[in-house]
Amino acid sequence: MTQPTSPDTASGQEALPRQHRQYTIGELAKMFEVTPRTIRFYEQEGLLAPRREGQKRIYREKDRVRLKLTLRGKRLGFSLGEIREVVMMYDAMPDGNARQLRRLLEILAEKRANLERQLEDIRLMRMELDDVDHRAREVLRGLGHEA
Amino acid sequence: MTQPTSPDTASGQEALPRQHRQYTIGELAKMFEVTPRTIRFYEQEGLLAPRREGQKRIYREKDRVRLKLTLRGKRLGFSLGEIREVVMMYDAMPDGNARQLRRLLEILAEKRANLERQLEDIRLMRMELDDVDHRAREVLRGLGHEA
DNA sequence: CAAGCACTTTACGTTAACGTCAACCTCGTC
DNA sequence: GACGAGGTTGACGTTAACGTAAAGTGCTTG
Repeated sequence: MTQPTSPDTASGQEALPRQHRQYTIGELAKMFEVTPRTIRFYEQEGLLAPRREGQKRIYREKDRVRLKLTLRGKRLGFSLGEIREVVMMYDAMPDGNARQLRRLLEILAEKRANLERQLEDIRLMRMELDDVDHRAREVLRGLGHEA
Repeated sequence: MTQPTSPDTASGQEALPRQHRQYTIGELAKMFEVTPRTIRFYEQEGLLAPRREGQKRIYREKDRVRLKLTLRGKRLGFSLGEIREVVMMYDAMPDGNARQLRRLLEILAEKRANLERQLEDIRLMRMELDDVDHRAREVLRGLGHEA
Protein backbone atom coordinates (compact mmCIF):
# COMPACT_ATOMS: atom_id res chain seq x y z
CA MET A 1 0.00 0.00 0.00
CA THR A 2 2.06 2.95 -1.19
CA GLN A 3 0.53 6.17 0.05
CA PRO A 4 -1.20 7.75 -2.92
CA THR A 5 -0.80 11.47 -3.35
CA SER A 6 -4.05 13.26 -2.79
CA PRO A 7 -5.38 13.97 -6.29
CA ASP A 8 -6.51 17.44 -5.31
CA THR A 9 -3.74 18.69 -3.11
CA ALA A 10 -1.09 17.18 -5.36
CA SER A 11 2.19 18.82 -4.63
CA GLY A 12 5.42 16.87 -4.65
CA GLN A 13 7.22 19.92 -5.96
CA GLU A 14 5.70 22.34 -3.50
CA ALA A 15 6.63 25.57 -5.21
CA LEU A 16 5.24 24.76 -8.64
CA PRO A 17 2.00 26.50 -9.53
CA ARG A 18 -0.12 23.49 -10.33
CA GLN A 19 -1.16 25.19 -13.53
CA HIS A 20 2.05 24.16 -15.23
CA ARG A 21 2.63 20.96 -13.33
CA GLN A 22 3.20 17.94 -15.53
CA TYR A 23 2.72 14.32 -14.67
CA THR A 24 4.04 10.99 -15.82
CA ILE A 25 1.66 8.11 -16.19
CA GLY A 26 2.96 6.52 -13.01
CA GLU A 27 2.40 9.66 -10.99
CA LEU A 28 -1.18 9.95 -12.12
CA ALA A 29 -1.69 6.26 -11.48
CA LYS A 30 -0.57 6.50 -7.85
CA MET A 31 -2.48 9.72 -7.39
CA PHE A 32 -5.79 8.09 -8.28
CA GLU A 33 -4.97 4.57 -7.22
CA VAL A 34 -5.34 3.05 -10.64
CA THR A 35 -2.80 1.25 -12.80
CA PRO A 36 -0.98 2.75 -15.76
CA ARG A 37 -2.73 0.16 -17.86
CA THR A 38 -6.04 1.69 -16.92
CA ILE A 39 -4.88 5.15 -17.94
CA ARG A 40 -3.59 3.92 -21.28
CA PHE A 41 -6.86 2.12 -21.80
CA TYR A 42 -8.80 5.31 -21.21
CA GLU A 43 -6.64 7.02 -23.78
CA GLN A 44 -7.31 4.25 -26.25
CA GLU A 45 -11.00 4.76 -25.60
CA GLY A 46 -10.71 8.42 -26.42
CA LEU A 47 -11.04 9.80 -22.91
CA LEU A 48 -7.54 11.17 -22.62
CA ALA A 49 -5.13 12.65 -25.13
CA PRO A 50 -1.86 13.45 -23.41
CA ARG A 51 0.98 15.03 -25.31
CA ARG A 52 4.09 13.08 -26.09
CA GLU A 53 7.65 13.87 -25.24
CA GLY A 54 9.50 11.54 -27.51
CA GLN A 55 7.66 8.34 -26.80
CA LYS A 56 6.53 9.08 -23.30
CA ARG A 57 3.15 10.39 -22.36
CA ILE A 58 3.07 13.75 -20.65
CA TYR A 59 -0.05 14.67 -18.71
CA ARG A 60 -1.03 18.22 -17.91
CA GLU A 61 -3.54 19.68 -15.50
CA LYS A 62 -6.36 19.31 -17.98
CA ASP A 63 -5.65 15.62 -18.37
CA ARG A 64 -5.61 15.15 -14.63
CA VAL A 65 -9.03 16.77 -14.34
CA ARG A 66 -10.39 14.60 -17.10
CA LEU A 67 -9.17 11.51 -15.37
CA LYS A 68 -10.72 12.68 -12.14
CA LEU A 69 -14.07 13.25 -13.82
CA THR A 70 -13.84 9.92 -15.57
CA LEU A 71 -13.26 8.04 -12.34
CA ARG A 72 -16.04 9.90 -10.62
CA GLY A 73 -18.36 8.99 -13.45
CA LYS A 74 -17.34 5.38 -13.10
CA ARG A 75 -18.09 5.37 -9.39
CA LEU A 76 -21.55 6.55 -10.31
CA GLY A 77 -21.97 3.66 -12.68
CA PHE A 78 -21.58 5.43 -16.01
CA SER A 79 -19.92 3.50 -18.80
CA LEU A 80 -16.78 4.83 -20.41
CA GLY A 81 -18.80 5.48 -23.54
CA GLU A 82 -21.27 7.65 -21.69
CA ILE A 83 -18.52 9.54 -19.98
CA ARG A 84 -16.79 10.13 -23.27
CA GLU A 85 -19.96 11.53 -24.78
CA VAL A 86 -20.11 14.30 -22.22
CA VAL A 87 -16.41 14.98 -21.87
CA MET A 88 -15.77 15.20 -25.59
CA MET A 89 -18.76 17.38 -26.29
CA TYR A 90 -17.69 19.63 -23.49
CA ASP A 91 -14.35 20.11 -25.20
CA ALA A 92 -15.91 20.66 -28.58
CA MET A 93 -18.26 23.25 -27.14
CA PRO A 94 -16.68 26.61 -27.94
CA ASP A 95 -16.89 26.01 -31.67
CA GLY A 96 -19.80 23.62 -31.49
CA ASN A 97 -22.73 24.09 -33.81
CA ALA A 98 -26.26 24.40 -32.53
CA ARG A 99 -27.26 20.81 -33.22
CA GLN A 100 -24.30 19.51 -31.29
CA LEU A 101 -25.06 21.80 -28.39
CA ARG A 102 -28.69 20.80 -28.26
CA ARG A 103 -27.64 17.18 -28.32
CA LEU A 104 -25.30 17.93 -25.44
CA LEU A 105 -28.13 19.49 -23.44
CA GLU A 106 -30.20 16.38 -24.05
CA ILE A 107 -27.45 14.16 -22.77
CA LEU A 108 -27.00 16.34 -19.73
CA ALA A 109 -30.70 16.10 -18.93
CA GLU A 110 -30.46 12.32 -19.14
CA LYS A 111 -27.49 12.19 -16.84
CA ARG A 112 -29.21 14.47 -14.42
CA ALA A 113 -32.31 12.32 -14.34
CA ASN A 114 -30.08 9.37 -13.70
CA LEU A 115 -28.47 11.14 -10.79
CA GLU A 116 -31.81 12.03 -9.28
CA ARG A 117 -32.89 8.42 -9.38
CA GLN A 118 -29.65 7.42 -7.75
CA LEU A 119 -30.25 9.94 -5.01
CA GLU A 120 -33.62 8.38 -4.33
CA ASP A 121 -32.10 4.91 -4.44
CA ILE A 122 -29.52 5.98 -1.92
CA ARG A 123 -32.16 7.41 0.35
CA LEU A 124 -34.10 4.15 0.27
CA MET A 125 -31.09 1.95 0.68
CA ARG A 126 -29.93 4.02 3.61
CA MET A 127 -33.23 3.42 5.33
CA GLU A 128 -32.95 -0.27 4.69
CA LEU A 129 -29.43 -0.37 6.01
CA ASP A 130 -30.60 1.49 9.09
CA ASP A 131 -33.31 -1.08 9.53
CA VAL A 132 -31.02 -4.07 9.21
CA ASP A 133 -28.55 -2.38 11.48
CA HIS A 134 -31.13 -1.85 14.20
CA ARG A 135 -32.36 -5.39 14.04
CA ALA A 136 -28.85 -6.76 14.17
CA ARG A 137 -28.00 -4.68 17.22
CA GLU A 138 -31.16 -5.77 18.96
CA VAL A 139 -30.44 -9.42 18.34
CA LEU A 140 -26.95 -8.86 19.65
CA ARG A 141 -28.36 -7.23 22.79
CA GLY A 142 -30.58 -10.25 23.22
CA LEU A 143 -27.67 -12.64 22.95
CA GLY A 144 -25.82 -10.64 25.55
CA HIS A 145 -28.56 -11.18 28.13
CA GLU A 146 -28.76 -14.95 27.98
CA ALA A 147 -26.46 -17.93 28.51
CA MET B 1 -42.68 -1.26 -25.25
CA THR B 2 -45.13 -3.34 -23.20
CA GLN B 3 -46.31 -1.32 -20.23
CA PRO B 4 -44.59 -2.79 -17.19
CA THR B 5 -46.68 -3.17 -14.08
CA SER B 6 -45.54 -0.81 -11.40
CA PRO B 7 -43.46 -2.98 -9.07
CA ASP B 8 -44.92 -1.33 -6.00
CA THR B 9 -48.56 -0.93 -6.86
CA ALA B 10 -48.68 -4.35 -8.49
CA SER B 11 -52.25 -5.45 -8.76
CA GLY B 12 -53.50 -7.39 -11.78
CA GLN B 13 -55.93 -9.27 -9.57
CA GLU B 14 -57.20 -6.22 -7.75
CA ALA B 15 -58.86 -7.93 -4.83
CA LEU B 16 -55.93 -10.07 -3.73
CA PRO B 17 -54.16 -8.90 -0.60
CA ARG B 18 -50.63 -8.56 -1.96
CA GLN B 19 -49.43 -10.56 1.00
CA HIS B 20 -50.46 -13.78 -0.65
CA ARG B 21 -49.98 -12.70 -4.22
CA GLN B 22 -47.85 -15.04 -6.27
CA TYR B 23 -45.92 -14.28 -9.41
CA THR B 24 -44.59 -16.16 -12.38
CA ILE B 25 -41.17 -15.38 -13.67
CA GLY B 26 -42.62 -13.51 -16.62
CA GLU B 27 -44.75 -11.30 -14.44
CA LEU B 28 -41.83 -10.30 -12.29
CA ALA B 29 -39.75 -9.72 -15.38
CA LYS B 30 -42.23 -7.29 -16.87
CA MET B 31 -42.75 -5.64 -13.53
CA PHE B 32 -39.12 -4.72 -13.19
CA GLU B 33 -38.28 -4.49 -16.86
CA VAL B 34 -35.72 -7.26 -16.83
CA THR B 35 -35.68 -10.56 -18.70
CA PRO B 36 -36.56 -13.94 -17.20
CA ARG B 37 -33.01 -14.92 -17.95
CA THR B 38 -31.81 -12.24 -15.55
CA ILE B 39 -34.07 -13.49 -12.80
CA ARG B 40 -32.92 -17.07 -13.25
CA PHE B 41 -29.36 -15.88 -13.22
CA TYR B 42 -29.91 -14.12 -9.91
CA GLU B 43 -31.29 -17.33 -8.51
CA GLN B 44 -28.28 -19.23 -9.75
CA GLU B 45 -26.13 -16.67 -7.97
CA GLY B 46 -27.96 -17.27 -4.73
CA LEU B 47 -29.95 -14.06 -4.62
CA LEU B 48 -33.37 -15.61 -5.01
CA ALA B 49 -34.84 -18.93 -3.96
CA PRO B 50 -38.38 -19.19 -5.24
CA ARG B 51 -40.50 -22.21 -4.48
CA ARG B 52 -41.36 -24.66 -7.18
CA GLU B 53 -44.72 -25.85 -8.29
CA GLY B 54 -43.81 -28.86 -10.28
CA GLN B 55 -41.07 -27.48 -12.42
CA LYS B 56 -42.16 -23.89 -12.50
CA ARG B 57 -40.82 -21.19 -10.29
CA ILE B 58 -43.30 -19.51 -8.00
CA TYR B 59 -42.35 -16.15 -6.55
CA ARG B 60 -43.88 -14.73 -3.43
CA GLU B 61 -43.88 -11.27 -1.95
CA LYS B 62 -40.57 -11.85 -0.23
CA ASP B 63 -38.94 -12.77 -3.51
CA ARG B 64 -40.30 -9.69 -5.19
CA VAL B 65 -38.82 -7.50 -2.49
CA ARG B 66 -35.49 -9.24 -2.80
CA LEU B 67 -35.46 -8.64 -6.50
CA LYS B 68 -36.34 -5.01 -5.95
CA LEU B 69 -33.48 -4.58 -3.49
CA THR B 70 -31.12 -6.40 -5.81
CA LEU B 71 -31.91 -4.13 -8.72
CA ARG B 72 -31.62 -1.07 -6.57
CA GLY B 73 -28.23 -2.25 -5.42
CA LYS B 74 -27.21 -2.75 -9.00
CA ARG B 75 -28.24 0.76 -9.95
CA LEU B 76 -25.95 1.93 -7.18
CA GLY B 77 -23.06 -0.01 -8.65
CA PHE B 78 -22.89 -2.90 -6.20
CA SER B 79 -21.87 -6.27 -7.57
CA LEU B 80 -24.19 -9.22 -7.23
CA GLY B 81 -21.73 -10.71 -4.78
CA GLU B 82 -21.89 -7.68 -2.53
CA ILE B 83 -25.63 -7.61 -2.68
CA ARG B 84 -25.80 -11.27 -1.80
CA GLU B 85 -23.61 -10.72 1.23
CA VAL B 86 -26.07 -8.29 2.74
CA VAL B 87 -29.28 -9.95 1.66
CA MET B 88 -28.27 -13.39 2.82
CA MET B 89 -26.97 -12.23 6.15
CA TYR B 90 -30.15 -10.33 6.65
CA ASP B 91 -32.11 -13.53 6.22
CA ALA B 92 -29.82 -15.48 8.48
CA MET B 93 -30.14 -12.84 11.17
CA PRO B 94 -32.76 -14.15 13.59
CA ASP B 95 -30.71 -17.22 14.45
CA GLY B 96 -27.38 -15.65 13.62
CA ASN B 97 -24.54 -15.97 16.07
CA ALA B 98 -22.71 -12.97 17.39
CA ARG B 99 -19.74 -13.24 15.04
CA GLN B 100 -22.03 -13.30 12.03
CA LEU B 101 -23.93 -10.31 13.28
CA ARG B 102 -20.81 -8.30 13.93
CA ARG B 103 -19.61 -9.17 10.48
CA LEU B 104 -22.92 -7.95 9.14
CA LEU B 105 -22.56 -4.66 10.96
CA GLU B 106 -19.11 -4.27 9.42
CA ILE B 107 -20.47 -4.82 5.96
CA LEU B 108 -23.26 -2.37 6.56
CA ALA B 109 -20.77 0.26 7.65
CA GLU B 110 -18.82 -0.31 4.45
CA LYS B 111 -21.90 0.02 2.30
CA ARG B 112 -22.89 3.13 4.12
CA ALA B 113 -19.51 4.72 3.58
CA ASN B 114 -19.82 3.84 -0.05
CA LEU B 115 -23.18 5.54 -0.25
CA GLU B 116 -21.85 8.66 1.40
CA ARG B 117 -19.09 8.88 -1.15
CA GLN B 118 -21.59 8.46 -3.92
CA LEU B 119 -23.66 11.24 -2.49
CA GLU B 120 -20.65 13.51 -2.60
CA ASP B 121 -19.86 12.36 -6.13
CA ILE B 122 -23.38 13.16 -7.17
CA ARG B 123 -23.18 16.60 -5.63
CA LEU B 124 -19.97 17.34 -7.50
CA MET B 125 -21.15 15.92 -10.77
CA ARG B 126 -24.35 17.89 -10.54
CA MET B 127 -22.36 21.06 -10.20
CA GLU B 128 -20.30 20.13 -13.21
CA LEU B 129 -23.36 19.33 -15.24
CA ASP B 130 -24.82 22.67 -14.23
CA ASP B 131 -21.64 24.33 -15.38
CA VAL B 132 -21.56 22.63 -18.76
CA ASP B 133 -25.24 23.31 -19.17
CA HIS B 134 -24.81 27.02 -18.55
CA ARG B 135 -21.91 27.31 -20.94
CA ALA B 136 -23.78 25.43 -23.63
CA ARG B 137 -26.82 27.67 -23.28
CA GLU B 138 -24.69 30.77 -23.44
CA VAL B 139 -22.97 29.62 -26.58
CA LEU B 140 -26.38 28.85 -28.05
CA ARG B 141 -27.58 32.33 -27.14
CA GLY B 142 -24.52 33.73 -28.84
CA LEU B 143 -25.23 31.78 -32.01
CA GLY B 144 -28.77 33.09 -32.00
CA HIS B 145 -27.60 36.71 -32.12
CA GLU B 146 -25.36 36.49 -35.14
CA ALA B 147 -25.59 35.39 -38.80
C1' DC C 1 -55.15 -32.76 -31.74
C1' DA C 2 -52.35 -29.26 -33.42
C1' DA C 3 -50.87 -24.77 -32.42
C1' DG C 4 -49.28 -21.54 -29.50
C1' DC C 5 -47.70 -19.71 -25.45
C1' DA C 6 -45.08 -19.60 -21.19
C1' DC C 7 -42.10 -22.08 -18.82
C1' DT C 8 -37.87 -25.20 -18.18
C1' DT C 9 -32.60 -26.69 -18.56
C1' DT C 10 -28.14 -26.74 -20.88
C1' DA C 11 -24.69 -24.59 -23.04
C1' DC C 12 -22.16 -21.60 -25.66
C1' DG C 13 -21.58 -16.44 -27.07
C1' DT C 14 -20.80 -11.58 -25.94
C1' DT C 15 -19.34 -7.08 -24.00
C1' DA C 16 -16.91 -3.88 -20.94
C1' DA C 17 -13.03 -2.96 -18.48
C1' DC C 18 -9.32 -3.91 -17.51
C1' DG C 19 -5.03 -7.68 -16.00
C1' DT C 20 -1.00 -9.94 -17.41
C1' DC C 21 2.90 -10.98 -20.01
C1' DA C 22 6.51 -10.47 -23.45
C1' DA C 23 9.79 -7.81 -25.71
C1' DC C 24 11.53 -3.57 -26.30
C1' DC C 25 13.53 1.57 -25.31
C1' DT C 26 15.98 5.03 -22.35
C1' DC C 27 17.65 7.20 -18.75
C1' DG C 28 20.62 7.91 -14.50
C1' DT C 29 24.10 5.60 -11.69
C1' DC C 30 27.11 2.31 -9.63
C1' DG D 1 28.56 -1.39 -19.49
C1' DA D 2 25.45 -3.73 -16.74
C1' DC D 3 21.41 -2.70 -14.29
C1' DG D 4 17.24 -1.24 -12.27
C1' DA D 5 13.31 1.82 -12.55
C1' DG D 6 10.53 3.80 -15.16
C1' DG D 7 8.29 4.03 -19.78
C1' DT D 8 6.37 1.89 -24.52
C1' DT D 9 3.48 -1.28 -27.77
C1' DG D 10 1.19 -5.44 -28.88
C1' DA D 11 -1.48 -9.39 -27.85
C1' DC D 12 -3.89 -12.55 -25.32
C1' DG D 13 -6.48 -13.72 -20.74
C1' DT D 14 -10.14 -12.87 -17.37
C1' DT D 15 -14.42 -11.68 -14.92
C1' DA D 16 -19.19 -10.18 -14.32
C1' DA D 17 -23.54 -10.13 -16.04
C1' DC D 18 -26.10 -11.34 -18.76
C1' DG D 19 -27.85 -12.70 -24.22
C1' DT D 20 -29.12 -16.22 -27.28
C1' DA D 21 -30.20 -20.50 -29.23
C1' DA D 22 -31.65 -25.39 -28.88
C1' DA D 23 -34.61 -28.77 -27.25
C1' DG D 24 -38.00 -30.23 -24.23
C1' DT D 25 -42.48 -29.87 -20.85
C1' DG D 26 -47.30 -28.58 -19.94
C1' DC D 27 -51.69 -26.05 -20.43
C1' DT D 28 -55.54 -24.26 -23.00
C1' DT D 29 -57.73 -22.84 -27.03
C1' DG D 30 -59.52 -22.98 -31.69
